[in-house]
Amino acid sequence: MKTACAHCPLRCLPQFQPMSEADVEFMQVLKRGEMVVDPGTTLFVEGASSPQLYTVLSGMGLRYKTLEDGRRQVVNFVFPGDYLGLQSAVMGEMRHSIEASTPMVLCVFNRTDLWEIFRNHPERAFSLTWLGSVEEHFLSDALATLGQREAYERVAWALYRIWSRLAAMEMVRDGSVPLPYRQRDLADAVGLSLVHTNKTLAKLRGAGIADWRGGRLYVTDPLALAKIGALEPDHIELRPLF
Amino acid sequence: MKTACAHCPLRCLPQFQPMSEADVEFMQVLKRGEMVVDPGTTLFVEGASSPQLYTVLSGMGLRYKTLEDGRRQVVNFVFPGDYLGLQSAVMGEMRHSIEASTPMVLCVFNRTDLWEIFRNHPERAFSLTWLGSVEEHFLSDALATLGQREAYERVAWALYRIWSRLAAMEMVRDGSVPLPYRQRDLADAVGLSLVHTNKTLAKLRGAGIADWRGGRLYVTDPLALAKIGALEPDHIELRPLF
DNA sequence: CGTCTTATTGACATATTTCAACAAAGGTGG
DNA sequence: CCACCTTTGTTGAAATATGTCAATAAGACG
Repeated sequence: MKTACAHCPLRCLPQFQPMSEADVEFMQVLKRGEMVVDPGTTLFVEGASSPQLYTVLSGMGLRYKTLEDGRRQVVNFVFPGDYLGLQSAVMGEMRHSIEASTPMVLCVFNRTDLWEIFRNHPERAFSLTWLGSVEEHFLSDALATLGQREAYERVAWALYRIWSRLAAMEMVRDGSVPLPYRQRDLADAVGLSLVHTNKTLAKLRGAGIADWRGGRLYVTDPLALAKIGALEPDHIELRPLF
Repeated sequence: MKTACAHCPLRCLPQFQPMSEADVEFMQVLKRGEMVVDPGTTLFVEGASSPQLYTVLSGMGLRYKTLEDGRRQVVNFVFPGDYLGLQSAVMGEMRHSIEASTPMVLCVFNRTDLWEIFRNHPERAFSLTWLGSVEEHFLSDALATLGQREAYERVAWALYRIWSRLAAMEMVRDGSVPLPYRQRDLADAVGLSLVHTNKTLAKLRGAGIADWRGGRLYVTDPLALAKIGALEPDHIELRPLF
């Protein structure tokens, strides 16, 4: 095991709730190991159950659903600190797939320990429920964006969410954050065709607001981006890491 | 208090997980009362916190988000057996509003009892997390529908979800279920204009598949509807009532 | 250097929206 | 019970945002 929970690089970030020493120790006990995967690896398959849960230590990925005819909906982007597989642990199977877009390092937990958590660590259990609620909130936000807003707003919304999420992780360098996805991924996330997504990105670039190229997202005018894209003011909510 | 949990008309439905006598009793203890509301009543407001949680005994409603400029996304339809306000209880505030479309009867619970549940009734706490996961699953399904599918499929999807949900509640009479909403509500749910929603409904009616009029939804060809609308096979998942 | 994937751009096709007018249903007061 | 008014549903025509097709450019990679 490479990273001890006590030295977890994520926990100290302002985005995450502080944890007591006892909590850290408990987490350490539950952590079964660390897993490193290559880009393209599928971590969860829609419809399948998994004996493991993961927390993302580093790297990025995608959650998505596939339709019978091959169309794909990207449900969310996966970033460090995300908790993967809770749905499977609670409901018995995943309702979407998760795949790595970059090399990823994951902390591994056992699904069967979930019961132990609910039985003996109610505060941790509450945190997990919280994480579920956060995801639920995100999804309803996404739904409102796809359902009610036009292309320009949708793309701005997605870029802004990504930007502020990664900014909270202190990943901004020289006005840009890493964004190692393809335009196809963004298109499938906002429900637009690839071509139209590309043209909309060009429009944002032309307006001097945001520029995504070379695997990095440069946001030159964050306020303008927020104005166009934000559905609701950015709650920088303290989220539980676990 | 009118309805004792022991005689709850919902609990016996095949859709819900069986509960032990002890569980029923515990639920009864937590139930603070019953609330009856008129159509149009707003039960939760986006952004606000609420000291109460509800379970729907009867009646129907809507969950929705409002955008700055008045556009509205209907996030889900609310049916008997639904649990309302969990988000508020867990995250501190609701991220969408909920309003009654018909007269409704609600079982009232106290938000503060949530802690008690997590501390002393881990199985109930697990159930709540489950409910959150079910909602999350529904939302990602909705997202995929709005993001990837065209009008005809979207409307069929929505009608089919409603149909099978109400069918599980044993609310089918003469091939129809009550559907006391306006076309505007459906339009805002599937992300289409009112006019286009209307024309799409006419198309389904013309095809002899489904007919929504007079506050009732007649599904003449459920298999065809499922084929057009269903994203995934219908898991008639046993859900916890509480 | 070739080959594969990904990004970019223009022209055209079309699903969906918007506008507008009318019809039907439901509620209210006389 | 009728006349009136408001809300909700229905339909056609025109406007437009977005999708599709197709060709080229630009990177990535062995």
